[in-house]
Amino acid sequence: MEYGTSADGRPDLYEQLARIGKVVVHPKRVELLDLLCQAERSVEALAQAVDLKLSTASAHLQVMRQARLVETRREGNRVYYRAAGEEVCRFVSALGDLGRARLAEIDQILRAVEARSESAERVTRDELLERARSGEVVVLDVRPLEEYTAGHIPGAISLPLEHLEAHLDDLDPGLEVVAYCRGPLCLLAPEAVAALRARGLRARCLEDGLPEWRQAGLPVATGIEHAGEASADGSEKNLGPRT
Amino acid sequence: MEYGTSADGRPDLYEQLARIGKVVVHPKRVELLDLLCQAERSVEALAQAVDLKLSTASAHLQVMRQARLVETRREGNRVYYRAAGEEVCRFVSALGDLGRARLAEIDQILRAVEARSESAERVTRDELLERARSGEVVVLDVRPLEEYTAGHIPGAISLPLEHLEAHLDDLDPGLEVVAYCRGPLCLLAPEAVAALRARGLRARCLEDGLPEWRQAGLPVATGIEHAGEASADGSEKNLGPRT
DNA sequence: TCTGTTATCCATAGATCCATGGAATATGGA
DNA sequence: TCCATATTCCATGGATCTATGGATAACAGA
Repeated sequence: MEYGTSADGRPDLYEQLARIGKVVVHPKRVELLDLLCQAERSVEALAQAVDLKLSTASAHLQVMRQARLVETRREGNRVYYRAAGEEVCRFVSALGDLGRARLAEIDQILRAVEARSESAERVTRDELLERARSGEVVVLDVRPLEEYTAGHIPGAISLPLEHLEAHLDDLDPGLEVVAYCRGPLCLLAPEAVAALRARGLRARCLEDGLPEWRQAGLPVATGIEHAGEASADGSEKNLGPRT
Repeated sequence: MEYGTSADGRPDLYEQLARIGKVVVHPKRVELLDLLCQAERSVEALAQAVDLKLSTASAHLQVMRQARLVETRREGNRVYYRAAGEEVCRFVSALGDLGRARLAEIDQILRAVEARSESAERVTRDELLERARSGEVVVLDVRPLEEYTAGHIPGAISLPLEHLEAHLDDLDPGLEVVAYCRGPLCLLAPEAVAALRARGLRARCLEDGLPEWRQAGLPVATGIEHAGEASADGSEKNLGPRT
């Protein structure tokens, strides 16, 4: 059946909204959109990140582009995709909120990881701003470096979860760690906190991720500021708060 | 291909979110969800409202139920569906916002109707509260009566768009009319304002609809308070502000 | 218990979606 | 110009979705 246009040939409102729905009906497309709300990426990087064949990922991206939820930028012979505006990120957040509120399955997944961090209270944004100012805490961005580069909490240190183990000794045991990631549905920060606490460090998660921080109108820094990863050559060991 | 579970048999987060996406991939389901954010309805009423065969509508409602976005209540031998909580309405709002922001086609549709009301500025919620208090305006709920009954702005008069023509003379020409409907994507209030202005009355739309009013935490009245429709027997002609 | 009403379930045929490999296109560098 | 890289386009087979009419189930009232 064809719903594209109403009797008078005018496109139907709900038909248009369903174009957006089409994007989020496929789990891989939801995952791609979530990634793109963090940082722009090339097609190849995206395909690898969500474990899809290149041509398949490209096809999904075309669907997203037709719904105008993503835009592209060409650099040399590669194409970078990005979320088409802040509204897209807000929509993804709303989808996540709805999922958490209504789908017990999602709550289960989150609870399982949360349990390993010994159900530590999360840190609110206000509390973080307060305590970071007075230098009591280290703020850790545990997302992949490219997402940190695209935007992070000012003063935060990049230490992707996959490199956390290797840099445990660089952290000052005297300071509490506050880790954050992509948002309420992202498992990176809870995993990091669980690992840190297992080593006896004081660590907690931020209440949610960078998108919410940005949406709250708080300042966001770009580029590389403090990369824990970079200390591989021993040149940067000071993972304390910025001075 | 099967994405339902990850390697360890755990259900995947994005697979779960896609269950919600599945609801809004079909235009009729979006329309049904939008209706259910206004008021609960029986299956038959829903099928009629969105112009679907009963069995088809029922099938769509099952999909929505499986995603747990709607809940049911049985009364006699009919089943009433309703949106499963405020989060659902917020999600529908977010979908609409995204559509308006990104899809030019939607903007076109809205602009076409808006143009007929001579692009009158919309009334903000704050302004309405201010002016309704001092009795300067009549607030008109132009949605179907059942939606008014399920929840409306306190003091508003129910005058469904389809009955507007028949009750034009009941309106006090000395007062400005503020009409509202389901929200930014609903055409009822703009249509009503266009009709009123064509008769020389002063009329404007509220900036958005009842769901946003409710989400803003403002008071909502239920039941029948002032029904313009009821004046068919001439018993209620006073469509002025409540005393 | 019987009947009429309302809603769900079911089988089916037609449409649409998806993953995939390989061809076609665009760009940069030799 | 020729080649290598990154991406898009395309044809295809298999899976999933949709609308529909009729059967079944739940319920109210006589």
